[in-house]
Amino acid sequence: MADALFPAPLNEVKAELFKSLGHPVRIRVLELLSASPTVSVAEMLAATGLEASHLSQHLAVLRRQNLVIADRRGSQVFYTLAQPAVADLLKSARKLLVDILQANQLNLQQSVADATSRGAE
Amino acid sequence: MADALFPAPLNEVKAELFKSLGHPVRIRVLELLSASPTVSVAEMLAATGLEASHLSQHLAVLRRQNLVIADRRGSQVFYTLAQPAVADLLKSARKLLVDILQANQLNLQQSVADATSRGAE
DNA sequence: TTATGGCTTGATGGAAACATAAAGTCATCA
DNA sequence: TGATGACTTTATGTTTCCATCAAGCCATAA
Repeated sequence: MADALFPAPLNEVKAELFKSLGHPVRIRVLELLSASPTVSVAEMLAATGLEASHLSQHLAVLRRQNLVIADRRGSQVFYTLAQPAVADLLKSARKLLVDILQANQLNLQQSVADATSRGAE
Repeated sequence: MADALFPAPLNEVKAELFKSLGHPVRIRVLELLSASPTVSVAEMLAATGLEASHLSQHLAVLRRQNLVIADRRGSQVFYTLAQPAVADLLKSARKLLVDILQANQLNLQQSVADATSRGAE
């Protein structure tokens, strides 16, 4: 498709990728798919408690970005991650969040220590 | 259950992180900071050609998310990545994009091959 | 003190994303 | 065949994001 043949500047492609990950429902779906390789829409509905059309909208976003693959078997639809690297990216994000949280806690402790050592304000 | 491993609140935090990366200008800034540890606003303006206020808005987003740190020295402001893991995340995203592009090209080739082998339509 | 340079913040109209509901598709069952 | 179940797509009002411009710091120079 034209998307693949005429890619936008790399920064925009990358931004689009991140944008497509910028919603809690879509993160949840990708986490489910990271935990078990194939998940049906019915299972996702059960796991998330969402309304079908709502979930489906978000699945469409992930499909358009080629992050997941849909496979219809009979009347059910099964999803898988299009690439293992999707799970790696989520893992990378998780690590970053941990690092940020730790740094913030250290900063907080440091601020308290500083304030204490020169008399609280 | 996946619930225990990936609690819902964390998904929202993660989504916020990705959302903050979902803009070409912010990606560009983070890549500049990945390439050289400290970059002044003046240098970013030169590198991007943006209007000062526009860049500043995006820097504010990155600061709020604790992805970058601002350090004022005299009248200039210097930025650094708040965590090395930010650069790792970008690298991870780059790899994913490459994988996706390669998969799409393979699919395209396969489609062409299939069509050819049964007579083009 | 006023002025200037370097950035940030606030305000605003327009574009994109979101949640919900209605309608549509496709496969299976009666 | 018609009906039902499992999803997806379309349509909608609402919220959020974005680019632009005006105004507001803060530090240095005059």
